[in-house]
Amino acid sequence: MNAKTLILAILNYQDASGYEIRKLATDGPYSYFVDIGYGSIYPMLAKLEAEKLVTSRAEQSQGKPERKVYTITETGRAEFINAMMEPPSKDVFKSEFLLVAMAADHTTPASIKTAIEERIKTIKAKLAVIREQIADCDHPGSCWVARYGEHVFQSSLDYLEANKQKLVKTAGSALPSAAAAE
Amino acid sequence: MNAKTLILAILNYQDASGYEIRKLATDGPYSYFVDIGYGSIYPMLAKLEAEKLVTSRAEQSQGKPERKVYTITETGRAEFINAMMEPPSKDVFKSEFLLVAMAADHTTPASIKTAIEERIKTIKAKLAVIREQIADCDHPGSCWVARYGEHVFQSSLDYLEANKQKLVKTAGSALPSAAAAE
DNA sequence: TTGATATATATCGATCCGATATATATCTCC
DNA sequence: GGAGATATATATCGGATCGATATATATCAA
Repeated sequence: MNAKTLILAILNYQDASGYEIRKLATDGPYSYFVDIGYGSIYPMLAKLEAEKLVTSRAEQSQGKPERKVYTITETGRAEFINAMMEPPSKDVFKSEFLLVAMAADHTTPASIKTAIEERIKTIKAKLAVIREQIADCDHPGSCWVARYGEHVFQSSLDYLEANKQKLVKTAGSALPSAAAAE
Repeated sequence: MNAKTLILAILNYQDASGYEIRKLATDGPYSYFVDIGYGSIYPMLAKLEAEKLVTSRAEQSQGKPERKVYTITETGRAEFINAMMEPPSKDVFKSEFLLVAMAADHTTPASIKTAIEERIKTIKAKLAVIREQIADCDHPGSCWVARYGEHVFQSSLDYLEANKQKLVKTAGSALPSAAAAE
């Protein structure tokens, strides 16, 4: 996921400050298939402004620090549409949880149990957010994606709840202490 | 996903060269929740050897270039077990496909159709690999994880096949050409 | 013998992430 | 009133990481 494309995509639908972009990409409608930090956002916004794909204006609001609000230009919009036509790059999925699960024999049952429970909690929280998005969803693409997310996260949750015990039981068998106990 | 932890995890179960580690993490049993390139592997192996968490030996095989095979040390094994006890860092999922899907109104139906079909193809290929792994699976953690993968990818595939047409139909509505046609 | 493919090690530059610094304003609790 | 927590907001640094590329050997097929 390319920072440039993501920022252009967000700005294509609404004006936003760097802070807002971060929030949209971390908690908002983009949050479950995108991730981006300030360390990518602010430098990229500066670069995009230099390339005239976006413009910025300062905006004072009472009670809050001054915001720098970015707007996409026509050139930026064309660039965004161009990027959407390209075949998307392959998905990235990285899960340290699954590595830990795979190596359950090298952990303690308690540690695995906690890891699974934490994961269940995280997925439930994500599902709640997604369902809110589905409830007040107008834009067809966003609805389609949100429903996709709901479907997959629900299925993930189902597996975890159904197979939690199975993994906990096998945990710890390869630990030095387990070998010593034999 | 931290390169160090991943490499130690792989070497914990088998000796391997940098090239093999890359293959295991890209095509093998780790492939659907991990990703790592040579640019991370070789420098990290050198660092791990300097820290005495792994050792290496040169190995000639007929018909192939010389391999540098790495073995985990006792210190390395302890470090790995330590890492497994830590609560795993949060999953990373990034999908340019879902961004494109969300912005379907800014693409052509043909382009969206291709993107979905490509994705279906990719998922089917991944499912085939996972099912092979499940078929000859002995290690309990690997089986659990593989079945998890199968479950989630299957559910992902189901959604795509059931909702493909719906998205294709809405595509292109926000394009300049669509506006001009009104 | 040319080219394609697979094996294998290695590095460079660009990008990206996590942590941190700085600053202002609001809200709550004591 | 003040202390502390929380939210808003911009910004940057260093380290981690990725993608692309270079180099080299060997096999196989056209």
